[in-house]
Amino acid sequence: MAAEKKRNLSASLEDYLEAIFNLTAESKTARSKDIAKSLGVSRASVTGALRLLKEKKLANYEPYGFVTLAKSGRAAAAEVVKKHNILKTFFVNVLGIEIETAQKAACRAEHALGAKVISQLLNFIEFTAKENKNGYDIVGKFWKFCEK
Amino acid sequence: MAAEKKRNLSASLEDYLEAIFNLTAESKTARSKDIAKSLGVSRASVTGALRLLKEKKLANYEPYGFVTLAKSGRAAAAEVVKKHNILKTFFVNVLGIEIETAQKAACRAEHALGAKVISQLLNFIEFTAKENKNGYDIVGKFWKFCEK
DNA sequence: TGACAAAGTTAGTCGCAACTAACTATATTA
DNA sequence: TAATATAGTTAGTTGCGACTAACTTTGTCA
Repeated sequence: MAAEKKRNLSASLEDYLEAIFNLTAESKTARSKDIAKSLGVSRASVTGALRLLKEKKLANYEPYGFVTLAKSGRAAAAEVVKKHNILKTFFVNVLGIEIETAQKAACRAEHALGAKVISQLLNFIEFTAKENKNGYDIVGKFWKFCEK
Repeated sequence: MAAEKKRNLSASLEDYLEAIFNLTAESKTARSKDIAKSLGVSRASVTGALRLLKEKKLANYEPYGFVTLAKSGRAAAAEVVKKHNILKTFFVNVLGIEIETAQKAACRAEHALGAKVISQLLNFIEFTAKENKNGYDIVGKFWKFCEK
């Protein structure tokens, strides 16, 4: 294999990457204070995490300076965000879980589930859509089934 | 509400409860050494965990003595085992994940997912079985869909 | 029954990820 | 431009959950 890409990122650091990714997408600059707020964590904790992310070459960061994601950090963050979205979509659109509950569950599970499970979940979502187009509404039937 | 039942057990302690539960079911006695082996952890770590479980009244334990689960510990363990089994079944029987991969994923996700998501997964498993009985093989169609 | 192996515990260490309190740098504005 | 508010950092602490090394208890068998 040319480049070994197995990162061993803690759930916590994945959360920081995800937060930076989302804040950057929203407002172009991820300020430390906003990261703290979005994760419900102290400013000091953010500083510590940023130093770690810099060490691991995942984020570009200088004290009192900008925070941006490095290339590998962006890739890792995108991976987490993708997992999050697939999980949330599956929970809401297939299982019929309430949005807030699904959001929280996705946040926790995104660190626990590997690529294979996630890709099968995505396949399943697409499968139900296709079946629906073909006139077989799996999700609708399932929800009806649950009412009993 | 008569009795508040929200336990805040760490993922780690849930793992210990689960291991004790399973070992007890298999061999009637859960020895410290076996707990260590089944979790891939040192004997010293097990001792520490057992002291915590005792403190929380989840396990009956005296140094150099037997380990059994207390009533509340047994309930908590059964909960975790149930989550584990539902997840594994869903991964294998619906998503078509390999058993070993599913096993590991279930181990990690069981601590992350709440009761609502788990119960909907169980419903979904039952739903596919019922549909299959009615002549509509959702899982078979899904697996075929994945081959493309 | 006494020696030895196996099981279990204790003590001490480490890394992670959070916290608070106090300090420093930056930005705003009067 | 100097005062002040805001943002960010540093230092030090805590709790958890793992580890190793060394010790104690228990059980076995010659």
